[in-house]
Amino acid sequence: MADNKKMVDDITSMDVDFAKWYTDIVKKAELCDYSSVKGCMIVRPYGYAIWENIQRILDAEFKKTGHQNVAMPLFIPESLLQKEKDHVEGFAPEVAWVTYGGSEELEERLCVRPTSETLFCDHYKNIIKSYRDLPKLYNQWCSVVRWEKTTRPFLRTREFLWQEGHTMHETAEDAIRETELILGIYAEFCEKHLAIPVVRGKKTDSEKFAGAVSTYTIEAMMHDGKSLQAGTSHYLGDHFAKAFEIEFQNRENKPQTPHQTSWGVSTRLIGGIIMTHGDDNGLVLPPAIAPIQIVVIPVAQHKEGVIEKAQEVKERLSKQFRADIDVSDNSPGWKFAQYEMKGVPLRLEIGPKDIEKNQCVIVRRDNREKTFVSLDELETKVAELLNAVHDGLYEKALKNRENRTWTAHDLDEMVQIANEKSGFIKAMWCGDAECEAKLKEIAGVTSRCMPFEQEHIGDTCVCCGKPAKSMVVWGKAY
RNA sequence: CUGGGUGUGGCGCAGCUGGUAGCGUGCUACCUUGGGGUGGUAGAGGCCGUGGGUUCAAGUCCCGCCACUCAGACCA
Repeated sequence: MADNKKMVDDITSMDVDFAKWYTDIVKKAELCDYSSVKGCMIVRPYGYAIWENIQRILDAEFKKTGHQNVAMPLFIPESLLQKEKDHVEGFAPEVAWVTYGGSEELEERLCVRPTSETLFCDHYKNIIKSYRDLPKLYNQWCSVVRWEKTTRPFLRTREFLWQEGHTMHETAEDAIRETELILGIYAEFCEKHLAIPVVRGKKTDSEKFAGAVSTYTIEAMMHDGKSLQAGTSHYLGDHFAKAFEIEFQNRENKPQTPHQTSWGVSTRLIGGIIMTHGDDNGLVLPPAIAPIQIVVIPVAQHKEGVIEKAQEVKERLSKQFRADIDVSDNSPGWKFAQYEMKGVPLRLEIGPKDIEKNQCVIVRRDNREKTFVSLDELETKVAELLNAVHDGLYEKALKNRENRTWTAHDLDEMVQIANEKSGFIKAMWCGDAECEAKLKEIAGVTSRCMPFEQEHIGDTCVCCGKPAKSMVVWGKAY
């Protein structure tokens, strides 16, 4: 029963053209629309509902670990942005500037926040006086602007929704612990709620955040083998604090500079969901964040009592799940295709024959498996099947990653794999940025991260042959 | 930013060598519809991305601009 025959032919097949497939999906599933400003997208109700589910789950995790939400300004005065040298250099090429207020030219131009470290620091300077004021665990849900050159819906947009956490701590150890705590929250979220397996690790110096001491990352592999940085957590040390002259009196009554972190995930996660789970029939949503978890489709709905029974089933389900029903005039087949396009994890079919037998048919989105379910055990079965869909998606994604993970021992092997395959390439590295640059140039790959779970592949750097310091996962990234 | 492609009803496209627009789909109404995009009838809807040029005449030829899109270089 679980054939993968393509039922809808107005989506470009993913094997034919993955990029086209992606844009077809986001538009056909009504996740977003293009706006009249390049790179700024309109997030439509269905897409926004996914984001709201992501927000709801993550926000609860943040609150549980002591974080508080705040709202910072949209604008950053140029002088403020320039306080931390590496930070400005990193972001200057992609900030948007406001130079006029009405018809008057501003004395100091304002940048539209690309990220808010500087704003938080400017504020922390005023409110952190004593070790008793620490830690400060702030987060905000907002949008930021980065003037990207090439844009793609959800993956790289000029304005995007995200959450940015900014925290201050007494010691480096505390701050590093925070950085790791958050990375753990992100990773668990991806795996337990989005069904996306991730590699946890640290960025190399050349890939880390502008102004950070170290950047921790979770890297996910998309269906086509490309890598997606799904979330980052930065340990900022005391660079910003020093630049902004933030000091507190410590327990010994001496002045001390606090240590800082920042971390974020964005609507890019939605892009990740699409490219990890989607197929040629459309979107496939992990149950935890699907706006509709189960859709009820009456069959032969003009027959007496069918719609009423279907409504009743939907009402029952709504008490426990995000359920919907489609009683429109479209044929059942049309509806099947429609909700597959939208990635709804489960579909419930109910017709006169079923009603007679006190049952219904439930079909999984991920493998089209049909199950006859007695209405007496509806809720239990639906819960089970939702879990099964989640597990199925995770397994499939993990398998894809395993099938596309390679190992390279020397430069020739590296170049060959990079040219012939797609995916992650594990290889040893000496720690030198020159080798990274060289690999980028001749193999077209960048270092994705140095995984926390290291493997010993060899003793020497894949590029220069000098003694290796760590294993790096390399790949092509979105 | 570099190179390629494309701009024509909401969406997808046709319109060959110039003579002021056509198809599919979607939409509206009515009927039809039992398990994978049901079929029918009627109807509404576009001055052809934008600015200029050639011409008696431009969607069609020429130049500029803009936007979108794909592939690279840069980034969540």
